[in-house]
Amino acid sequence: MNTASLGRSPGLPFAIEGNPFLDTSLDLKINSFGNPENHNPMGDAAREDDDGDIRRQGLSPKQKDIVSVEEFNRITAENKKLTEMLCRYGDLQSQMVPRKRKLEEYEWDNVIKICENSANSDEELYLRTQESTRTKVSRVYVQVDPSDMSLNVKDGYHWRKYGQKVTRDNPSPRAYFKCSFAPCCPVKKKVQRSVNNPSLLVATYEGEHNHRSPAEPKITSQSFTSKGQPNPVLVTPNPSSHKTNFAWYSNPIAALDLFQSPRQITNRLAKQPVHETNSEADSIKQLLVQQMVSSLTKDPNFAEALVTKISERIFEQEIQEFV
DNA sequence: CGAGTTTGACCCGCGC
DNA sequence: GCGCGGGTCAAACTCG
Repeated sequence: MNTASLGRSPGLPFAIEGNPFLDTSLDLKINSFGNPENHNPMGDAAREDDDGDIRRQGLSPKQKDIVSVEEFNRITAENKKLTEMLCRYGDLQSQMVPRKRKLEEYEWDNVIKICENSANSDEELYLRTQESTRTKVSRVYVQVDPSDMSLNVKDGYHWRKYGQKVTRDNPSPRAYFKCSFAPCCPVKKKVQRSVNNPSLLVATYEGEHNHRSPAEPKITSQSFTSKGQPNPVLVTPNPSSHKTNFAWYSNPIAALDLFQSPRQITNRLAKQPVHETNSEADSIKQLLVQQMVSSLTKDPNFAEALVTKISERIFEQEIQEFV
C-alpha cells in the first residue's frame, strides 16, 4: 500500500502526501501516524508488508540489522504518544459534530481565503504535495508576479538548471532542475507555468533530499497573530531575496493561528469572492494537512499547540453562543 | 575563473 | 520500424 492511497485518515482532516522538504525519518512517522497499516520503518521494502503495526519480524535480516531495537522502541513510543494526541483530537472533534459544520471545514475554507487574500505580496506560495508511489513525487504551486517570466521557485534549496523544453500540452516552457546543494543529491524538480493560470508556477519534485535543508525559511513572528489579519510573509535565508508567502509551510505552529473561529470565517467568506478552482482549493487543503501532520510528528510542541488551539476554539465558540 | 544558464542534439519509452 | 514527446546531456555562453 502506498501513501497515495491513504487519503484522509478516518476522523481526521489529514491526508498524507509526498513532501520534498521532509526527511525520511519523518515520512516514516507520518506513514505510521496517518494510517496504522503503513507503519514502515524501512521505506519501500517494508512497505510491502500487509500486516498492521511496525513489526520487526516483517523485515528482512538485513533490515533488522539496520533498524536497531532502540530505534524501534523509540519509534513505537513516539507513535504511541502521537496516537494519544490523536485520540485527544478525536475526542475534541466528536464534541463538535452536532455543529452545522465541522471545525475542520471552517479551517480549510479559512486557509483558502487566506491564500486568496495575500495577493499583495511579491510572491504567493501555496503548495500541494502529491504523493506518488515509490519515488517521492510532490507538487508545489507558486503564485508569482505575472510579469515575472522566470521559472524560479524559492524553496530554500539550491538548484542547477539542466534543461528546458516546451511541452505539447502547455505553451509555457518547462524547466528542469537538479539539486546542487549536495553533490549526490538525487532530487530533481520541474517548473512550468500553469496552463490555466500563467501567474501560477507548478513545481514538481522527484526524489528525496539526502541532506538537510540548507536553510529553512523563517517567518516573521509578527506575521501571525490570532487576532489580527493573517498575512504570512516569508523571510528567506537571504535577506536580499524576495519575500514569499511560505508561512504555514515553514512554521505550522504559527499557522495554527490562521484558524479562525467559525463566526470569523463566516464573516470573512461573506465579504470575499471565491476565485479558487476546486482543485486548487483541495491542493491548499492538502498542503496544510500535510504540513500539520508533518509538524505533528516532527515538532513535539506542535501537537500540544494543536490541542491547545482546538480547545481554545471550542471554548471560544461556546462563549459566543452563550453570548 | 568558476558557477550557473541556454539550447540544440541526443536518448528512450510508448503508441501506432 | 517509425514518429512523437518528454527527459537529459553537454558545449557554448553569460555573469559576478
